Amino acid sequence: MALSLELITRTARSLLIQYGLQDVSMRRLAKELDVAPGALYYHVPSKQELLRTVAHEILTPLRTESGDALQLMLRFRELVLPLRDVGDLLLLAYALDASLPPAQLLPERLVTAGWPRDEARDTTAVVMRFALGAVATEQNQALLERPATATATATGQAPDAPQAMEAERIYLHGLQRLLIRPV
Amino acid sequence: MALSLELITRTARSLLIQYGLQDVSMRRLAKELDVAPGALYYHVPSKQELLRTVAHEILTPLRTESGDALQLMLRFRELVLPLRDVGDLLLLAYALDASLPPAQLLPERLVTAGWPRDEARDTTAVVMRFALGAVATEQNQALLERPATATATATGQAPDAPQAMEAERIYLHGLQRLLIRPV
DNA sequence: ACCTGAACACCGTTCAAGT
DNA sequence: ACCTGAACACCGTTCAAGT
Repeated sequence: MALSLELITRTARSLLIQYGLQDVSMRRLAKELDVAPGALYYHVPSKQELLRTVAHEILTPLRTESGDALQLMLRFRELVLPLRDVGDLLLLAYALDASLPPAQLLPERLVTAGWPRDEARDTTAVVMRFALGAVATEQNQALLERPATATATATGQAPDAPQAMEAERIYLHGLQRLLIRPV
Repeated sequence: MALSLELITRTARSLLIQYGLQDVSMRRLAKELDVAPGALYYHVPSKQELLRTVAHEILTPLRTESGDALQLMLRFRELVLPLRDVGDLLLLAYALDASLPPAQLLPERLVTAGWPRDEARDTTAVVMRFALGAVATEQNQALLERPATATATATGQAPDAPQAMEAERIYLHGLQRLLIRPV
């Protein structure tokens, strides 16, 4: 009872953060909310639409980010990386609408930095594709290396330094190459 | 009867080409082969492993490609794009091993073109992430725009020109930016 | 208006038992 | 060695019927 769109998306989001995308099912969500699975469909048209909404919400903090294009994209990675296996979801959400938060803001930042409008638009598309591919790759690798660590990272601090650092270096390298203003 | 690893992967691949990744399930595969679902697991350890093998096979034609890095990556897109919604699969296959056919060959091509070894290695990682992100985005968009066209494209020729051309332009643009040798 | 119960048409994987 | 039958533990979605 007391079900609502807002409650559903909030619960979906917390499931996503705690257990990863693979554990976000409509039935699991319904169980969490103590409700029959069908009840969700009174408030939400489909799972895909629900996840698109959640993806949007997760990325909204970027809208208040004030740095330049590079800083924006670094913040994007930081925001998304902790959400295990959410990369595929973002790929889908971006395909659904290309104005997903970082993409929405990039062109103006580039124009501010002196880019021509057309170049800024194309570069945004390129950078987004790279960033989504990079994050998805990185998350998939993390998921496949330590397969079922389940819940808490009880390993204290500084857990998976080597690959994460390598991945960060590659990410930064790609961004720098793409965000250098062409002559 | 007469089941084998080779027959299974071949059938999986033909299902993938005909109906897309969403229609490749172990049960569907078993039905196609006139066999109980469990029988597949005598030859294959898991669905994930099966799909990784299929992804590898699809990309092996690239190994005999003789062009430079840019031509190699253009061929990659051509090869993969007709297989609807296979982008996510490739992202996973690449995460499982980073020597997936185009990645395997890129470093030497770059070195041949005068790149330093270290730069070539990093650039390969960057280009792969971009290409995988780009293809996945493009396929997701195609899948979401005309949702259930099902089987044959009965629309004759020259079907979806506008977005496909835009996507190709962005892909090329990104590659050119990444494959220019830095000073 | 909002929700339940029950169904429909599926999944991946395991495993005793058969041949 | 290779496969079947049957089960386990799930899916997303729909929809009559209840309140």
